[in-house]
Amino acid sequence: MPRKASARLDDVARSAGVSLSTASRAISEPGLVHPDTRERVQRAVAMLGYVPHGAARALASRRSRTLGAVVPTLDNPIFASSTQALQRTLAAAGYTLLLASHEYDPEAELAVTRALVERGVDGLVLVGSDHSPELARFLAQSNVPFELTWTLDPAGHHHCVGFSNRLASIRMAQHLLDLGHREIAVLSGYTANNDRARERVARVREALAGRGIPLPEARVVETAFSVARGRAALRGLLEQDPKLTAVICGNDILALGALLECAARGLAVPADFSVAGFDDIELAAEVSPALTTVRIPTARIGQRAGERLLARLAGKRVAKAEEVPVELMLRASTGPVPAGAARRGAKRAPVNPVRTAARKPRR
Amino acid sequence: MPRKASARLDDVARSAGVSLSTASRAISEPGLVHPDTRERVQRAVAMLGYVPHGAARALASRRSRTLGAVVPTLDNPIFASSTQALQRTLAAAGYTLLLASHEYDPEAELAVTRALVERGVDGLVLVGSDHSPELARFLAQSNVPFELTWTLDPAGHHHCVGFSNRLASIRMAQHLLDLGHREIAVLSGYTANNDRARERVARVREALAGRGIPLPEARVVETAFSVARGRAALRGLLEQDPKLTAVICGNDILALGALLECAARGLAVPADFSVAGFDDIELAAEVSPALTTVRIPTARIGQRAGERLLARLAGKRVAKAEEVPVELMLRASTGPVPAGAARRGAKRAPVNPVRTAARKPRR
DNA sequence: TTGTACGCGTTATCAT
DNA sequence: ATGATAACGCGTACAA
Repeated sequence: MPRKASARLDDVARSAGVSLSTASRAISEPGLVHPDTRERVQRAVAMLGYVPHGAARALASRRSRTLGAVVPTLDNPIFASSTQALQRTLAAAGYTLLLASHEYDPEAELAVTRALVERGVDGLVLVGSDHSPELARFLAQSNVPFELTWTLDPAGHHHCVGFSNRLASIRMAQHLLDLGHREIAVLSGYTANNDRARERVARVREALAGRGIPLPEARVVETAFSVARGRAALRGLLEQDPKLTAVICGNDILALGALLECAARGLAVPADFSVAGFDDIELAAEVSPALTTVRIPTARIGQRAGERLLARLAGKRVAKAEEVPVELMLRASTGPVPAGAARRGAKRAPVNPVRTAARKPRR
Repeated sequence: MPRKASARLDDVARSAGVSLSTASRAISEPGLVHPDTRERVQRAVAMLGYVPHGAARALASRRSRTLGAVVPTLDNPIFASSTQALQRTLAAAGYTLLLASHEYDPEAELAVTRALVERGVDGLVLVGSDHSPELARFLAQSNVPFELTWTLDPAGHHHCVGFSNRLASIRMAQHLLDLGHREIAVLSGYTANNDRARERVARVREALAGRGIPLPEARVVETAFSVARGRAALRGLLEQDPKLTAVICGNDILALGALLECAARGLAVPADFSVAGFDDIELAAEVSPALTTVRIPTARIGQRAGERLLARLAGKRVAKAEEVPVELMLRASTGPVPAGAARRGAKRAPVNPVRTAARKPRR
């Protein structure tokens, strides 16, 4: 259904008694026209209810003042949050956000990305560094500037903004190890087509290995993002492996599930069992003060991606990779080593809390 | 930064040895060209990596195959969920979503809506029926078809898709009253510029009044959407009003906070105290089986809004208002009336459970 | 500071 | 079934 025949720029020009180009300038480059003229044009705009025609504008100027974002899904709060921040950043700069999601389907990702490029986005925000070769090729040839988010792009090929899973994992691992934990499991989201989830597991394993603690596959469980699934997953782990004394969760929804399973088993956290996790939306942390989390600045990632893209469009230079800081949040006081799920004999824990600038003093 | 000089339609035409118009048709109306010709064009498209220029297309065809959505924020999971469903629906139909949020600021809402209309959206999805007169005027004159979501538009002026707060409230109230509760409070999100929150409170009050139970202002607390705030709010209510035996929460984040406060006070739910709520994302319900909720089909709302808009654009008729069904979820078994926060003497509850198709048999 | 005139890449109309 | 050509509404050299 075509838009109603509404006022066009030449209507404005006529009504203001100026030429088309003057009217155009008065709107897009007000500084270049005489104040009186500008005012007459503005009055005409208001009178006629003139709304610029974006397509015509884009066609003539070869830019759409539109940026595209391709996310896996908004149903994951971390993407909702970063997308919200991105949208806010763009709106403040007079840009509009074109949004697409692909629900972790690489083919869909290519299709929706192509759709955004067809719509003439001036730039693109993508998630992760895991993309199909076809998509990579398409991006390369279409020549649209883009930012990868939620990754630091291990290959170092592209502009990106993310945080260090390595650092976060090391901090969590160090904390748990310092508390005396040796039997540690991992609860992860599905890792297929999801480099973020994969990275988290890999880095946690690395961090543990760095301290001589192996993380066998049997102690890593992948599950869907939901409280109930998280809970069920920990239940399975504990049944198969009663020696466990701690679990590291890929995100806070799963961590919440883990907490519930502990509660159901009468395991006090962290006295009997420790739960740590990547904290995306501060939900699990709000529920339990006994949780150790690495807080991820979700909004910051979206905001910076937008700002960086806008800067690049304006011809400014930006660092190719940008790391946003994470915070280790220790809410539990350190105490004796937990007995673990089996409630067996404990060793004493070294009193050696993790030190970090972000640490909340709470003793 | 203008897009790189890439292949245009006349490149394709030349490469395929046909005219511009044939190339155009081969792409947008394949049925109208000879199969051989069509194939030659398609080959040329693939060879050159041709991507149609949306702006030019929109300019010439007067439609952008783009729909706009204006939401308060994606940080509220209900809007993330409905937006996700909307996006999925549109993508399947070859449409793209332009997204804007305004964070409950009416001026921002007008500005971003205007931006979307400038970008030439073929239709618009808005949230609620609470909009500034300026926005109403703008919508009327701009002549873009739109759907209001999360409301049934009490005034009946506009196309809308939502659910009945009245029905949901009556069900919750009836359930609590049948359990014997008489001292009931309400936990709500902020109601300023938010007709949905306001409606929920009003309808709950109405439903209670319908059974002779008043809901004084002092028993309604408005707070920000967060677990911690919900918890603090219930704490405040209980301290000021120890006779309370139940609370109805505007959404499940607040309900989760309420559950935590109950736990902290040693109040068993629902034995000592009942918590009911509007359940948007099934979070609180996942955490506690003791919760009574009215489950709202968030995704359905976004999906239907998209489908309705697409249908209207295709010239089909749709009902002006569409009500999506809610489900009353009873997870708690009925038992003796709770003693309330003050743990004072209880009366017997009538054994008269709410009947509803959606009821989960669990006795 | 303002106006003229051309072009942006496609669709749609009208012939053929 | 295909081709020529006129819009579509605006930005922007370039000229004045």
